[in-house]
Amino acid sequence: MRKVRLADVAAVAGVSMKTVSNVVHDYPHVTPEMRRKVQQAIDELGYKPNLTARRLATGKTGMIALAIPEIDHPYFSELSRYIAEEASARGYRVLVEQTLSNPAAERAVLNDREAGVVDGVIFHPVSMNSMEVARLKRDVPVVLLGESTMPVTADHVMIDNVVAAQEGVAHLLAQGRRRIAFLGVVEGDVTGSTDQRLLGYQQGLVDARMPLDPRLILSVTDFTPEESARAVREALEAGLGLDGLVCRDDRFATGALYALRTAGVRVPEDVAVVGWDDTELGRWATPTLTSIAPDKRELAATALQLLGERIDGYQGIGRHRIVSHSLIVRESAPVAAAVLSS
Amino acid sequence: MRKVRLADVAAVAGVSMKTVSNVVHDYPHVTPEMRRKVQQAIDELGYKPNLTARRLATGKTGMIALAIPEIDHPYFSELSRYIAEEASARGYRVLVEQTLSNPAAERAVLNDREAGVVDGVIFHPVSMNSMEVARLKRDVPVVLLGESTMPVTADHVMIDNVVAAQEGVAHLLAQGRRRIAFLGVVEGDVTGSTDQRLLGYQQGLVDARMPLDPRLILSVTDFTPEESARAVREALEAGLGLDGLVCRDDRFATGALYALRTAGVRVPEDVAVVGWDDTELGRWATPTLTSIAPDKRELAATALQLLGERIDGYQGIGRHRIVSHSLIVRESAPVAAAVLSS
DNA sequence: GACCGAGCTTACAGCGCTGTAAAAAAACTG
DNA sequence: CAGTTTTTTTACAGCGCTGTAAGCTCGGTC
Repeated sequence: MRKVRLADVAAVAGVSMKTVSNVVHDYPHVTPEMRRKVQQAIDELGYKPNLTARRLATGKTGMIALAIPEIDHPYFSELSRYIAEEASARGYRVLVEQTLSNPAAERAVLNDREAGVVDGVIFHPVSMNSMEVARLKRDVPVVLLGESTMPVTADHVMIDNVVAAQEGVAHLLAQGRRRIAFLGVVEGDVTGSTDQRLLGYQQGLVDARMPLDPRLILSVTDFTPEESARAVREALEAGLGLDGLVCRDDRFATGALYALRTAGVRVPEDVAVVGWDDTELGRWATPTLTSIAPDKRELAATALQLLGERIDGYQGIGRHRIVSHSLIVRESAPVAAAVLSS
Repeated sequence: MRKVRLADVAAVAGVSMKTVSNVVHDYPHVTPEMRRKVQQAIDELGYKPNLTARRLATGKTGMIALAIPEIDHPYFSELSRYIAEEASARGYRVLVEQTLSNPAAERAVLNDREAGVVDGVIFHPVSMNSMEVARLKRDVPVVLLGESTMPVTADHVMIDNVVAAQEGVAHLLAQGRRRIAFLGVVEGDVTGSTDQRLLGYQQGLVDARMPLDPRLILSVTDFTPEESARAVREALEAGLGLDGLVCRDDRFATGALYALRTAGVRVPEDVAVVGWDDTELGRWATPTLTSIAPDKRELAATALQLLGERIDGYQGIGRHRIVSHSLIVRESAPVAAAVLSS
């Protein structure tokens, strides 16, 4: 069966190509009879519009790229889901670009060697700060996710990390925790994301007039649970007397829970743990994980809204949107009453 | 800055469009001097080839679709990662199509209303059996994943579910488990995937001359951990005396671990649990989850290999590839020695 | 009955690139 | 050096669709 073209349908229906096109697009000013005739020809020939040709003619691709470090990181996979749903609702398809935190791959996202692939990009950079983004960004509309500081040429969506971290600390303090650690500062993380969370952690302690002990800031070399488990194990061995832990993300929290369990430390009795991102990993951890939950759906919707406006021609300065977050309280750091009753 | 076209570069370099195209594509028969001149014009103008136009001219899109039920299901997100990496290595980009197990969405994957979007599709159907796939499949090359029975018009990649389930059962039997349950049969699951695993479970018991107790086959109404937790809770209340559990996937196993823990049942001492898919969820569960692990990387590579051949014109009958799997032993169902020593 | 305007339909020139076939240039040959 | 072969470059017709502007119909007006 050879490819059926618009022209073929037009020939069979005995009308012009444009009329067929009008029927395909449900253009209002077409007489019912025409529409019927054309529709019949379409069905008969099994005509399917060629999207590539349409794109070339219109200049719109109907696709957006989602560039994230890892598809299978729980936070990103959950976020991807909402982005995909939101995009689909707005008539866009999603091209997933996995950067693996590789600077070259991230640069390629912005500095694309080719045009006409996508109408816009939603990008969560890791190895690139906002200056670099601004420098490299070319013609494609871009919305940034994550905690980089605000660039001028692109829009940006994030949660208020400082406040969120403060709330996490306050939650632990309210349970009477006094030796609260932060896990973890990641070597080579230049996005400022961890910085803001760390800042919020410190601010939370300062707000409560608690001392800051630099030994309670745990460092890790990468983003894996294995590495976070190592860091926690070492902290326990160092005898820091920690009784609370705020984690940079749920993966770290997961590794921490593992390290605590294998060391015979009870959670939450001995150490209460707060994660970040509210992923499935934490929802089913043992104990279930209290976690700072960005509103992922709102995040996705906002990102698509801003990107849509850019695609539709908005040219203004980079906008900055804060979406809401909440603290989901579960077993690993319950409210005070629950701890007392345990 | 207006769009720079091939013709613009040609004009500046003082050569034909085709020569510029040849330079862009590193076509060998171009004199160094020409190449230099053209390259300079390209750099000067900041020319970027328009992919859409190229696609229209060549008929190839360089994109494949990956149609899966849920992006954020751990198994699918991990699989997506490997597919994305493998695709990228072969010069393809991946368009993710989330069907949400919706029959209409799944049908749309095959029965695409539009042509020229992707060169091929990797599709993991859930609500559709192979007959329907065969009936709906049109022009696009398709490789199926998952456990549906073999269709004739599309290729198919899976693991040997029956054998894998038998191995899971054998592993539990080797530890002296005698009341082994299967979790769970999903209502409305028509893919045969669960059927094969259930069959393997039964075969494993029969092989060991163990009785089959239908009450040990636990049913669930959907694919969530919540639902599996409910099923396990009811099974415990029914006093079936179960001491082993083979789960249809890690998510079910996760829900099961939760239900067992909250019921005060020890894992693995009282009940040993085997999951399926070897996802991150299980790697960090408490206790860590023994799981049947499909070789996801091999799965991805095989699927892309077959799809690539189809795209390159292979027209033969549907091929059927079995990729390897293994049993990853962790705490939830350790080897016998480990149980004895506990 | 000539004229008008609203509503429909059509012709056709692109969109930016590549494949083909043919021309031009270069490299050999005897 | 004319004749031949090989290499390099060119012109141009598509790929299949849409936007534009122009053309056609037809009921309504005066």
